[in-house]
Amino acid sequence: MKSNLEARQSIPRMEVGLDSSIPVRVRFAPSPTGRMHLGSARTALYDYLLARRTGGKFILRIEDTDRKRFVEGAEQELIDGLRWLGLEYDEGPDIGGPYGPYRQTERQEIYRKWADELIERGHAFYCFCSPDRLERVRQEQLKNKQPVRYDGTCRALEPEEARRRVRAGEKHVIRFKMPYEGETRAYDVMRGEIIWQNRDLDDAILLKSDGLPTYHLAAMADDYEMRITHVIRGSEWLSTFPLHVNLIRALGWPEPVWMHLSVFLKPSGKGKMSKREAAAALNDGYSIFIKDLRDLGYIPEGVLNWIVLMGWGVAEDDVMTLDEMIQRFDIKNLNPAPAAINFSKLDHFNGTHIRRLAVEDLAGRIKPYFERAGYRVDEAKLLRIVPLIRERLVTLDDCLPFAEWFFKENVSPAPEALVAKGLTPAESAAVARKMYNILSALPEITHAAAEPPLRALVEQLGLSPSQVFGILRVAVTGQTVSPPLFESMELLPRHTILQRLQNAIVMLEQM
RNA sequence: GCCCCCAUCGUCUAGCGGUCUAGGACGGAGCCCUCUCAAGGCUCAAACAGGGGUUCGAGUCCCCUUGGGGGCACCA
Repeated sequence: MKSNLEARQSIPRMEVGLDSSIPVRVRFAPSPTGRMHLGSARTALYDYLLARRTGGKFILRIEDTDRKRFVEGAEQELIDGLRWLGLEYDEGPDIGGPYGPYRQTERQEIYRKWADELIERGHAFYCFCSPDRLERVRQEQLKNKQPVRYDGTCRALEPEEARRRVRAGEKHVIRFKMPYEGETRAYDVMRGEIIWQNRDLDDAILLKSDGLPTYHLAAMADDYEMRITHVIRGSEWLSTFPLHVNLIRALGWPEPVWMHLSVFLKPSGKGKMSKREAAAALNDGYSIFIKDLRDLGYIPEGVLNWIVLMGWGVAEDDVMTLDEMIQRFDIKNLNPAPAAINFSKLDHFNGTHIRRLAVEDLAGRIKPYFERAGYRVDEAKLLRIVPLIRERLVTLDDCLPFAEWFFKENVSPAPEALVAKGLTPAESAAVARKMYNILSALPEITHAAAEPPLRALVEQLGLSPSQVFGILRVAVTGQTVSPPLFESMELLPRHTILQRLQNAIVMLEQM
């Protein structure tokens, strides 16, 4: 038996057609059984990048052959997620294309045809074993510490007899006839050649008793029919990889270029992402689901930059737009090792991309937050607020705590917050009164007009700027944390500022 | 249990036999700036899992061990 080493050396590194002058056809093929999460988004992103980089086509195909696990609305969430991320596909169930339909349940004749073809060629067989019997065999094998595999009962049937039973209406499935001897070699661009001993492989079911295909048949047949050139999928498919290449070779189809992406691990790096872990993330204000991320105030630019780097390394300059990713993407740089999810890095990229947004753009994105909070938003004012809060936002919904007070009729500061550090309430009130006198003497409270005299006051009182301005900040904004004070006050009517300061003085005097 | 994949700072990674006293980013620590919070600038701590080979030379190639992950469905 040959070792992996010899085998690897005996096969030259395959030419995989990654030259950007060769347009690829890639597909993102999710099943509508759950929510769109980080893993699926990254796969779709890499598909998209490869397609755009090579001038090829990015296709969305819905793998809905599992009727039992079908989830209503899942397909829409998938589509919404792709659109939100900006991963526009060229062919898909809702937009059509030359190789449609793009939903597997609408392509059943195709699978039936190929399953028959496989039987015809002797690469598949009818199987009449009941789930019950299969389960008993499984238990027996487990008990005897034997590999768990189909025991070949129906594979031994005479083809004529099997055909007769099928015609008689007996319930059956179609299984792939995996070679008993020899080995199967397949090539993954990221991982190199992988070798399996055929005796370790199973006779997988290709067509279920309900007449629908399993993934193995459906995906391979569709990839062939849709002229897919590169298959990017999760590493959970590595174990059925030999089945897939054997199936393709049995039918004489051209083999696509394969790459199996690693899975995401939970933030600690210890163990895979689980339901429990997903719930924990949500508890911390994060999520592994694309739609949640959107609802949480993350922007596509940030999310994309974050996930593109989980499994793809760049030496420097890791802040990128989608277009820049297309320019720089190269599957040669993909990393096969599992990656731990790091949410603080998501925050970083999100904040960074928010800061890079043009004022009008950011204004348009945060406007709905104020409207949903019940405020009437003046466009011109919002445009002036944005530069003040832009570098403070990690997520879009941070705009509320920073700028909500701009839209409020009145603010209601906590009395204790009005008291400057190191001063008594009475002393603070006195300082506030002095500020009132200065500001009320100004015809207009602008940054330029207000700051010099107030600084002079700070100087004259022998206090620190933060003590004095702190009182003013809380009085005017109602909060201890706010955008820059003087710039902010410019956006408020003079009488509003004076009124709020007056209210603060009263509150301080009553303490 | 069986098959397969993976392995550089806490995390994401650069590295494709000598240029590595191992580079970047997030996070952390400190300093600067400063009206709060941020942003920004500077500095610091932090890694080649272990053991064998191959080679003049190994983070880089091979093997083993260990550790992590995936799969073993009429699910995808």
